Amino acid sequence: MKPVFALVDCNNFYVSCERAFNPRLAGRPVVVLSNNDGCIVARSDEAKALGIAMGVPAFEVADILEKNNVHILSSNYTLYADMSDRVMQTLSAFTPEIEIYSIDEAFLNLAALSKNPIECARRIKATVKKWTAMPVSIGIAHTKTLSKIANRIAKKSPDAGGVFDLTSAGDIDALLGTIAVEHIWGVGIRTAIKLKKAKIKTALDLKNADTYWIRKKFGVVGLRTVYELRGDVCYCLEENPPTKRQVAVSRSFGEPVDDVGKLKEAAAAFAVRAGEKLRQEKLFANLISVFVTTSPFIKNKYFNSQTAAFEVATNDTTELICTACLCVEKLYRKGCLFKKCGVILHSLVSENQIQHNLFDAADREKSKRLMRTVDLINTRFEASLHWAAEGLKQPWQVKFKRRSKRFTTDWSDLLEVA
DNA sequence: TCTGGGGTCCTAGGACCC
DNA sequence: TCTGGGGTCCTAGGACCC
Repeated sequence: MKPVFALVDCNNFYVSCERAFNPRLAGRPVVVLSNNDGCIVARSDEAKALGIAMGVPAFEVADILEKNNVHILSSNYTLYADMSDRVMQTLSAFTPEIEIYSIDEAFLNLAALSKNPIECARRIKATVKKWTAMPVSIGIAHTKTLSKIANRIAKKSPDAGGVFDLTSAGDIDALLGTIAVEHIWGVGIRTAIKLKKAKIKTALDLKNADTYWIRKKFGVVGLRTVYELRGDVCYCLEENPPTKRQVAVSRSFGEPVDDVGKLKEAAAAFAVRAGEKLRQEKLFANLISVFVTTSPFIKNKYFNSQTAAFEVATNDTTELICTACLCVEKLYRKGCLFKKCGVILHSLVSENQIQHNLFDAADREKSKRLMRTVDLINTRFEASLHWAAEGLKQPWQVKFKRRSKRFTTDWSDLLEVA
């Protein structure tokens, strides 16, 4: 049976999360900002209509925001993650054939669920709205790439009502002719420029392109996109997420850092968080990379990274901190104003894949018990245990000046209705 | 003045082996 | 003096995604 992919995509996800708990935001232009209130990462339809682009620095559009009385919010990831869980759980109630693709998107296979996918999708859309207050759009097609396009049509076309089915659409080619190449899933800015130079401007052009030429110029990835546009499945539904290949924690600083001690504290704090993620996934790292960078927008920018190997793969926070700090010592450069730092753990393995060392001096059992206890306390009492290496005063901490409350994950932030 | 974060996959090229 | 060919593994960098 041919798969029938339904791509469910939350509309303006971060903004919709905020609106779910603040009805006064309905109908108003709203934007959500990235860390340190730097860039615009989500916009309501009203904000999009003002010409505010995705990803632009907030200061560049400051006057538009001001003039139009746009409601500006810092991002509130705790709230968004919890809302995402609720949406995904609702979708899972319809079918086990679901792939959670990102915080605000999921692919479903409707083939076995219903003979009438569009009616089914409308039911899903209504249920998600009712149970979670989240507006979604749904695109249906026989490949993932086409379902992305169907979703785009569902969002843009006023008479679609938020649901569009390409499998029952009459003239698919006519529709593909209206989609610019840069709006195809898998075609980024660089590929789009190259394609346009070759007079390939729409999804229809790409569908009919010469596969030999595509393979040569854009590799197998480009080729897959062409086949998917033709309706041949290259990307299946991935119901079980593959194990992570890397874990990264990086932040731009709220204030620039010029002191090696402070830089180490930041790296230590990121190593702590990376260790938590690693243990959540029950993984161990063979390698750690640390990078530091000044602002990329200044004249004498400086970027550097260091990679170190562990003797035995580890997820022990103490060990991660020590190695991260050694890396920072090698990376630090006097006189630089550092703006960002990050810790990346890679070459990850599960416990039974660890290559042990005959002369290993570490007490791995003790470390395991300690980490388990720390994690337990921090889950139970919300991050109450810290490592001294993280420092007490953290001037580099990310700043969120306009953050909404943790409505769904903190008792003291519970919404009150008067 | 102010510019996010966390991932994946693919490819080319070097090191190394027989 | 003249110095092959085929394979694997690893890594860095590019491109893309949300």
